[in-house]
Amino acid sequence: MESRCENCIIRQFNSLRAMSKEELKRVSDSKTTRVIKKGEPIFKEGEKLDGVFCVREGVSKLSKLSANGKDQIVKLASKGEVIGQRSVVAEESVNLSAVAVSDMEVCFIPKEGIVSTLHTNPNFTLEVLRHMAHDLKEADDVIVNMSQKNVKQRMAEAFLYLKNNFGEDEEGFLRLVLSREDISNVVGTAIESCIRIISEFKKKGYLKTSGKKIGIADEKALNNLIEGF
Amino acid sequence: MESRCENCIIRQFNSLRAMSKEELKRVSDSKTTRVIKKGEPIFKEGEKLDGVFCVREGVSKLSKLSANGKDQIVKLASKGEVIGQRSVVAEESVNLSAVAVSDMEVCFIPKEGIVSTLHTNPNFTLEVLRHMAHDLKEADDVIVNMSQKNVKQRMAEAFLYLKNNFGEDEEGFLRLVLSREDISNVVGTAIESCIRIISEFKKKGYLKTSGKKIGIADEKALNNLIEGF
DNA sequence: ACAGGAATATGATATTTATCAGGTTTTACG
DNA sequence: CGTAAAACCTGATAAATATCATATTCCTGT
Repeated sequence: MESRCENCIIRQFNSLRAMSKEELKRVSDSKTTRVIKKGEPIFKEGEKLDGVFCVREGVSKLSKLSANGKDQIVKLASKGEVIGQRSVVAEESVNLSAVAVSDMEVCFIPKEGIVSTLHTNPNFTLEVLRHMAHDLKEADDVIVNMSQKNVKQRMAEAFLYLKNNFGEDEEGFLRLVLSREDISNVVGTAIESCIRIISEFKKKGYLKTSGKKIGIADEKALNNLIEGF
Repeated sequence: MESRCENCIIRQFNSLRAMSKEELKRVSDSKTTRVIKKGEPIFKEGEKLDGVFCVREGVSKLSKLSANGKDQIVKLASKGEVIGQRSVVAEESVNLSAVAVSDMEVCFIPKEGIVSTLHTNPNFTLEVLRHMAHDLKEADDVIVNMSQKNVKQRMAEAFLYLKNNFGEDEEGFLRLVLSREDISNVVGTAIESCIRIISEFKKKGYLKTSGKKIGIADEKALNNLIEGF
């Protein structure tokens, strides 16, 4: 592994930036880099993790399987995010599965370096805490959306979320391409309903599509829909 | 305020137990105790908090108002829990409103004592972090339940949750008495649907009622329902 | 290039859930 | 104690959503 954490820009986006030089060196010496192909799992619900994964490239879905066989996507993690943190911090098995939704490159950081720094460097611990506080707020928002918005509104939100977090290509299509099934698992609805609503939005001129690619054609209309107009 | 944090048993249940004697003394000197009557607010969504609230007695609902005027209850906090922590840690305004659902006694702890300890005592910070990690896991579970279980299943879960977290009285009724409206706001459904399902569960012998009080009569049946049988 | 499978799409229908409209019971309080 | 308001309940209906069935299109591996 030639690349060192000390030189990794990704680090600026996550809690690792609060580590001291020495701590970072230790982490860098122990880390390993892995390439994960689209569709491959990083870890599965219920496993014990020996460390965390820092996303260098690509996007992972974090989801939870339910009794009826569907899985709900709780979060999409991309460049700069650290996944598996909650599990390592709480010393519990992971509550979510992580699967790559695009080709990925991640660094695996064994938990020892993380845990010892948590015990000794309050700046680092506080930084991790702040990130978790942010995640918790987002989770609260998702709960409220799930229970108070209808499927169309949640679909509209999902597309705006994808635009704001993963961007668009030159032609105005969402950069992150998800299958209809993944979209329905984000929104929490049946695949057929998801597809139907995409068709409807297309007819109304809110969206455009090209194969699997989806683009936002009328952001204002989507926003109005979310607000209930 | 005669009572001191150092002697408060409540402390054992939350992150304050990781504070040193001196830190705890500072907190105790700056804290104030407040009595909050059922129905009264502790804080409202969007406010800036100058500290956290440690629950000594009673239960508070943490909820978020949505565009359509309903509010979704995200969490019920009781004895020993610290509320407002997320906001203080992230240095953001609170994302939830807190209202007492029973008469309460809470200690208000100004944030200065908390924040300075967060910066200097990694054990305390880690303890807070662990609590937040736990809350985040619970929030993830709620998201999955919301999106994958139907209203009846969520109702059944809510009653079991109330039993497990707040207990039953001598006659087997749930100790925490919530209005039908509060129950519907926990479950994320219309009041009428909530009431209808309570009636149905009563007819089927899953629940018993006495005025506003609700008791679980057939826990196994409720569990089966949740599992989808 | 093409066969086969997966993903996408759409219609018909069933089920779930919300909404509206009216009741009854309980509670708060002058 | 009595009255008004709030909370609770029930029925009828409408709306939202899931499910089932069946095309169609797209992609993958040989």
